[in-house]
Amino acid sequence: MRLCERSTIRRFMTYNFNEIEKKWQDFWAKSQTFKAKNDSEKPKYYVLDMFPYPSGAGLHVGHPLGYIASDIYSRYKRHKGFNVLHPQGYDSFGLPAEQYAIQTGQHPALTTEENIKTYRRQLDQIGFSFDWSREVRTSDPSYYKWTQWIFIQLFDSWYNNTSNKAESIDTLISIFASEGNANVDAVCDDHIESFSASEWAAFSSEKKQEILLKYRLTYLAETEVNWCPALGTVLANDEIVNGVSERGGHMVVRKKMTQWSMRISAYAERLLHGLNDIDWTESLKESQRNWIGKSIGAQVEFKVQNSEFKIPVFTTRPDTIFGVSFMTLAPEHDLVENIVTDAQKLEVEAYIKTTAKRSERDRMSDVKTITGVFTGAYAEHPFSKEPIPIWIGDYVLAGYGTGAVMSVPCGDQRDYDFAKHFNIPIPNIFEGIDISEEAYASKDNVVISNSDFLNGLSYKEATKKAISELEKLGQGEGKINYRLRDAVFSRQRYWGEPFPVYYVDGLPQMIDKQYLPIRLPEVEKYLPTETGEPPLGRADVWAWDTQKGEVVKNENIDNETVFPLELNTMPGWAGSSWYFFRYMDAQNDEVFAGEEALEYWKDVDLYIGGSEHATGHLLYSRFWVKFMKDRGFVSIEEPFKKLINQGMILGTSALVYRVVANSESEETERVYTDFFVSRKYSELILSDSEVAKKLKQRIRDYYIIEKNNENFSKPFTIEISPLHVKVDYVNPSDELNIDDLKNDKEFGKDFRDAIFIGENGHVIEGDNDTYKVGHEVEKMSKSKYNVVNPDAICEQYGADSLRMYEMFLGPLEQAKPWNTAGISGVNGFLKKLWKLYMGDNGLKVTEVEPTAESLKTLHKTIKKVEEDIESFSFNTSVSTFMIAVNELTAQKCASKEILEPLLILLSPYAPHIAEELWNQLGHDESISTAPFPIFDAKHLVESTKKYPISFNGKVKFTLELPMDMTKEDIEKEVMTHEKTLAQLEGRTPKKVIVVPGKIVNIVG
RNA sequence: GCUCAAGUGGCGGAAUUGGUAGACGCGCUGGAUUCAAAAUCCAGUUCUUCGGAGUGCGGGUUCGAUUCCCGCCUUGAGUACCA
Repeated sequence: MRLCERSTIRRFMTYNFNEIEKKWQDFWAKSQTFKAKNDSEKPKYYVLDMFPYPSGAGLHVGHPLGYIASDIYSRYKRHKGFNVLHPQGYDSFGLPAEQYAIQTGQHPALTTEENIKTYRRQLDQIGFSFDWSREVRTSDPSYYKWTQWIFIQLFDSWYNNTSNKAESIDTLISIFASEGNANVDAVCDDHIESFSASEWAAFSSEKKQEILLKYRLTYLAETEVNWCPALGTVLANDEIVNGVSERGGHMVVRKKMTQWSMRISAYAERLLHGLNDIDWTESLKESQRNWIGKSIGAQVEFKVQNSEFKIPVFTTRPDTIFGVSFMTLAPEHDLVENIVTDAQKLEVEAYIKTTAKRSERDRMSDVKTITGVFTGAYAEHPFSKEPIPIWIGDYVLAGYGTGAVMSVPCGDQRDYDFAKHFNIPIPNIFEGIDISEEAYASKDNVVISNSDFLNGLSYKEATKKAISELEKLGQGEGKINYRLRDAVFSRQRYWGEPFPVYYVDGLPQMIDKQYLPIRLPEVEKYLPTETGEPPLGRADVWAWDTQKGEVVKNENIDNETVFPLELNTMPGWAGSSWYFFRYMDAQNDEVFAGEEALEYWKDVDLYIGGSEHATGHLLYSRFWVKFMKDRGFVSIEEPFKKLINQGMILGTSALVYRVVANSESEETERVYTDFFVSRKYSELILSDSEVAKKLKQRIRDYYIIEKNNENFSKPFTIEISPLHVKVDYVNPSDELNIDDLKNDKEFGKDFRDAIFIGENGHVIEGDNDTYKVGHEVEKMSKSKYNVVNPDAICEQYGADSLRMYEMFLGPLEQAKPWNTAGISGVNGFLKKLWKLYMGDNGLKVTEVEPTAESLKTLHKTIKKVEEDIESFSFNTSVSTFMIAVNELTAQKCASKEILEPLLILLSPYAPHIAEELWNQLGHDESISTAPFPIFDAKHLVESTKKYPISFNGKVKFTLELPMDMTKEDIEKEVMTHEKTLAQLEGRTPKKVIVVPGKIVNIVG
């Protein structure tokens, strides 16, 4: 079957990329070339991109970098005979659409839809081989139906430490019914009362629900959250950067609120352990390890003297227990008010007040200031029974460990500084170590002394011994602590997944699966209500009718059969934590993905995306997948086998140099003049040069004579103020298009009176001189005016050039600057390639036998390109192609045997031109599944080698010798050569190193 | 502070079981073609006092180091009173 009309040759005599690319994009769409089947004889391969949030600004050239890399890999795998799943979709719930809705009143669904259209058009024009039939959108009810379903499953589960997995809540209920909770080892809230089977049976239904909530994997609890007043919502820990919100940089405060939380802490150990089995970069794994923050140590209980109170502390150094000279509690610690003595009460209260006033941010940024106060109370050392003063200090965090520390000043720098500051003794328990200047925090070379039964032991031995002795006393045990906290899952926003939850007597109830999805209600405004409820509080139709099984008007709420619905929505990471499963079976209406599809595709073989998701999305996804495995919904433990972070593409900003006049009179005045100097002068005029003097005179003349501005008659100095201008107005030679700049809608008026002084020092009028801009490499962003739009690049150079150039810029994982000027290189390469196949009279390729030289070129290209793709070194492949085309052109190669396989090699990188030439060569079907050429080493065999002959390691000349020459013969040949004799000038070399096939080195 | 990356021409970068540093491309210079421009083609392009020197700096191992080892410096990213 002929799938595509062969092009009329005449039209394509020259490389017309716009026409070619449009043609093949249409062809791929029409023939569904990249549609993946869920059953196939071929082995599966799943390549995934982190799906984008469709923002209103559209794509810039930095966004598709990862998509191009994954597309090359996908196309390569198809050539290699794999059934490839390469889908794309949109993470379409999120703050920007909602903020826009708040400002304009436009429904976020509408703006999201529009933005997606732009994204789709931009993605299509780059020629990606996505299977769009599997597209997902997290904001689509048919998708979030299953996000809600997973939430219900989490609610219906608890974590059993004994079986080390999540189980249905029913198993917990039956344990309670048969034996109470005494023997249950679960990950749950602290301080759960213990009860027997008969007590459980006697509990009211409400009481049972309250207890179960403390065990569920998603639970409702009053927690201290990060509240962001400006955004009107809570934020997760990973959404806060340097104490302010990641989005917008707004202030964040601590606040107690009733919120849904995810018991991710149950999975801390498995999340940590699983990192060993996946192929991610070490730095990414390291971030996750730090975030999970496992510390091994002991929990130790200190009795408070003259009271029944006990202070539990967590320490990683139980071996230093005899070095304790004081204890420190966090100011927020519950015990503080109970133990403080009357004498110290006022001072302690005052201190707590001042620390509470300090925001989280102040406390974080101000690490140097040591503050604290003595409580007046003493604890008792578990072994020596000596009294230990109890202090409070804000260097101890309420949220970590137990909120209290046993302070060992000789072994911890913070304790040391605190002790020095308050004149607390610093006992030394390390043999032969000087602690007069600072604490000795290392665990190496430790010999414990002054420590009773621990004397003479190393860190390891002492730790073991101390724990076992504490256990004997009943005052401690070995313990592992994690930094990872449970994740808050409620957001006070509109544009997110609604919870499938209604409330009976204040207790949450799940809506039955058959009624999902629970769709977002309509609201008048997207702001919180006047009473501070989330935006869903504005909905009129937001109540659950348990009889009808539908959402009804709020006025029907009777708390008998109709109940209020949850007003919070889910956070951004809800939908992205499982989307990779949905792609496997995107249309399924019965389950989140069918069993067969899940079994076939299993996991993501290659995942490419940005490193900013290191501790958010990538951790939550792993958590959900482990949970889903525990409950038998999926069979995999880790979702992403191999992961690569693409580096950021930086923008090259364009700068113009405005001249600033500083008056030299007493009241220094800064005047931004209308003069702009070209790049060359931006540095020259800073010195007290002739140029500067001339320019000063010119400015003086202009303002005094033409503008009648007498201020410039006073003496002044000049300096330069760089100013960003849009890179669109700069050509590849850095020349500024002044007319376009002056006509710019946004800031053209700022330049209306501008006087530009060109590279040759002339005031620019017409084309008498050119103005060159300066550069700065920085993040690509709208505010820096350095955003390069891929639409313009595709228009001017074509998608194939864009794809190849993005790869050519440098290693995938490194950050690198974009410079549009460089694209002419790959564009020129594609033109040259085209000419290799097409001449003035049409197709040049013939059945002629290839030369040995051409075969060598082809096969070394096959080898290199294959190695490069396998190791994700796409940048070096592009050079390899350039070299191959340069060589084949020089060889005047026209042989189909060479040029046909070359197209397959190139097709993952430049699919449009490859398809077109493939078609011209007489193929009726797409190149996309043509088998990858097979490398044959026999074409690379050489008979001679040009030996570099070096003297003391420096190469002086080369000598061509047969490959099969022996070491002895090579030495003889080299040593008698006239150039060797000339180099030696009669000296006798000490030594001659001959490495056959590599090098000869003469020493002496 | 800690952790992880990375430092090579004017620029992006290439080369590591240790073996001709600067591939490929941009830019630049000169030339051809053209009425001219664009496009295309050809030649050159690390520095140099023409001896040499040279991969952030200082040492070391080696016949030989961008590559391995030790000690520094710089830049970037992440993280941070985590007991």
